[in-house]
Amino acid sequence: MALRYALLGLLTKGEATGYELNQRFKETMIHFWKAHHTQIYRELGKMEQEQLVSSHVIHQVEYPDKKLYKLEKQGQHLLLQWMMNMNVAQPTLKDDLLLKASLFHLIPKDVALSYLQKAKEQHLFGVGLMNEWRTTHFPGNEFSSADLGEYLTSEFGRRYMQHWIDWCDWAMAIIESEKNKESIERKQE
Amino acid sequence: MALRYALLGLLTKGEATGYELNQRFKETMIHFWKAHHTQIYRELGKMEQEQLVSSHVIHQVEYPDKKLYKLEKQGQHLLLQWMMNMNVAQPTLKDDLLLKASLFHLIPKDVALSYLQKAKEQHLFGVGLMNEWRTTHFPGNEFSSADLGEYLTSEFGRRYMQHWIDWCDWAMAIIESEKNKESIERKQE
DNA sequence: TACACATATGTGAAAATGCACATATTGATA
DNA sequence: TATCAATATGTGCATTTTCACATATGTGTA
Repeated sequence: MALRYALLGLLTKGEATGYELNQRFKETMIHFWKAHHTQIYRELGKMEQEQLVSSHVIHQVEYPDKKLYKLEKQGQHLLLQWMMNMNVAQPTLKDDLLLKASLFHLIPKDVALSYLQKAKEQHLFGVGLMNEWRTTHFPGNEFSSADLGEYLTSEFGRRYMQHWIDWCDWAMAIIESEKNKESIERKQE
Repeated sequence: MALRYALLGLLTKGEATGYELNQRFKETMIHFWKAHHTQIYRELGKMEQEQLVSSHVIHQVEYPDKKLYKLEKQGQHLLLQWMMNMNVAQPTLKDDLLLKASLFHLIPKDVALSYLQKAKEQHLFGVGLMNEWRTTHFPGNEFSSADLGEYLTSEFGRRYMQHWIDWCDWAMAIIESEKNKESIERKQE
């Protein structure tokens, strides 16, 4: 249900095609929302029927035609109503790696460690990308008033990844120390 | 698809009813997985058909009968296979509050601040609960080897909530300073 | 006395989501 | 020379997830 608010929200920054909206999703909303491109196209179609957005086709010679979507008054109204309604839906999260981590007692410690190492590297890479992104988009931590939200949530993403990295380090240290305990016990036998 | 691994994983700790599994979900997996109780019952039914788990009914006089589920060899095998397969699915996340936060430029700053204040309070409360839970389950940070996973992921949850609190503080400070800038601008006009 | 809550397990239907596939062209890489 | 990625928009189907509802009883609360 809230996917439409995400799309309407992106459209407040200007007209865009489904393809561009998908890209912006991946760029700026990846830390709190995921949507498959087929879902985005479908939702845009529905919203056009409900007259929340409108579109017109732009013919392209070298590439396929594209459909530029524009936020309509009704959509703007609906979005603002949602923003001003203080009800906040419960977040939903499914994290495969954390699920596996919760079951690390079932597998060899070295396998657990390699899961964590890999996760740490991915998040290290992510932090790097994010820092780059932020220095190009908000040089000197300056942002225009229309970018307030993006500024806040991109910092959330950066911190979230850093939190992951720190936790991976902590968890790997715990597992290493458990490994040591085991080898001491073996020696004493 | 991975819901079944979560359930199989919980069942490695002993037999349980669907009701209990739902409770354990809320207690220990809330920070990385959510499942509606109807989904849990349905998945258990499917897994029983596939002989991954088995059940027997326990008659109760004062309460409705309950069905105790037990992990079967095939289920154990499937779970371990999944644990040892290093493929990790992309996490999915939908966070209403962060979506709203990304659109804070659309609403008055005081409304934005009250969203953040509320979120901060909720996470403060959550950290408190988590600290209690951890001191009862892992007094002196001691844990049995079968609880390694739970020990690691509950710490993830604790840190995650702390990360939220810190971010809320940071974001509120940013918005306050933007408010001040505005009022200075108004005075200069 | 009425209502909510905990206990306990589900069904039917709708909505949301993901997967495989389809189309068409250019430019880059192996 | 062949394959892959980027551009651009979708359909059909299956799976996943949620929502409203149904059942039944004891206990605590307003």
